Amino acid sequence: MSDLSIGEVARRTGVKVPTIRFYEQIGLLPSPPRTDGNRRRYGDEDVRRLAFVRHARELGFEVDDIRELLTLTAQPNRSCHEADSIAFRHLQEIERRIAKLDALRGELQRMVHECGHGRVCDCRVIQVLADHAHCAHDRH
Amino acid sequence: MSDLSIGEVARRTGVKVPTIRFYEQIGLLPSPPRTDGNRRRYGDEDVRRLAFVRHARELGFEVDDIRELLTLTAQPNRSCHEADSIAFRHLQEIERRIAKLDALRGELQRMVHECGHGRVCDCRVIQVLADHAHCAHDRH
DNA sequence: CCTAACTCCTCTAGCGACTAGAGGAGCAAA
DNA sequence: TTTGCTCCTCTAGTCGCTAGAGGAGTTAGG
Repeated sequence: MSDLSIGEVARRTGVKVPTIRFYEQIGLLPSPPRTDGNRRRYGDEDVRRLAFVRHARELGFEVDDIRELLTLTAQPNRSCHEADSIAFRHLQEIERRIAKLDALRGELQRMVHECGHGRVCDCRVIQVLADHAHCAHDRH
Repeated sequence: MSDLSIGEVARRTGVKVPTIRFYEQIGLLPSPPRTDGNRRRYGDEDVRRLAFVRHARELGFEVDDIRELLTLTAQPNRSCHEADSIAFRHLQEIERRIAKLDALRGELQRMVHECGHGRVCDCRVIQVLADHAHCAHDRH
């Protein structure tokens, strides 16, 4: 009920002003009431919702997931199975990304390490890029 | 010199046809000559260049980096210092991303693990998202 | 009351690296 | 000649914002 400007909400949540407007536009936040001068006025509930969104984004959830999680929080007596499975799916996705980046890191380390720092024509970095066969493993 | 269609090049390199056209548009590949019927005709050198681009993309290099690496390969007698530093910079970036994802994974694992699979109002997943204070560490 | 500085408003366009689709033309085999 | 494939160009969409134009409301000081 604290009647906050968009800038104040931004300060409290750490979400930038244009991002807040963007979230309203894509329906993550409700359109708040306006003042006579057409400025948005927010309340505490908006701040909580936005903090939820921000935190979920920080944890890497996609907007569609967040939308679903938000509708779930509005139905506190339902089973939390759906929330779990969203989070679990996301965890698996993160693990896939980590695995992929780990493989890349190995390849890059080898590349950089083996470089004799001579001329381009002898450069291991360039060689590996030019010929997939130099690669330790296939990402098919 | 083998006079290949764009589809054949796509098959040989594993890069999709629209992507090849896109790479031409952004200047990663030269505009090839055309047949009377206005179709692109590629040679072996194009295939090698495209394979280089593809491999670099697979390793996560950005297009701007690839552009630079390609100009370096055209000057084989220069020092490969620049190629090294591009690769090293990229390696560091990958390591940053891995570190961040590792932190996320920890948070998500905790979240999913601690969930009692009851009702939404008791759901650990929702609680953690709603209140940053439940989080193990701050991403400031 | 006037002005400067600040915040806010809407709207459009850009980022990166593609991908999808419309609408049409060339080409090869039956 | 018809079928079916490949190719052409062009535009717009993806995701989650971010930047900027151009204008209006608000506030503090003189």
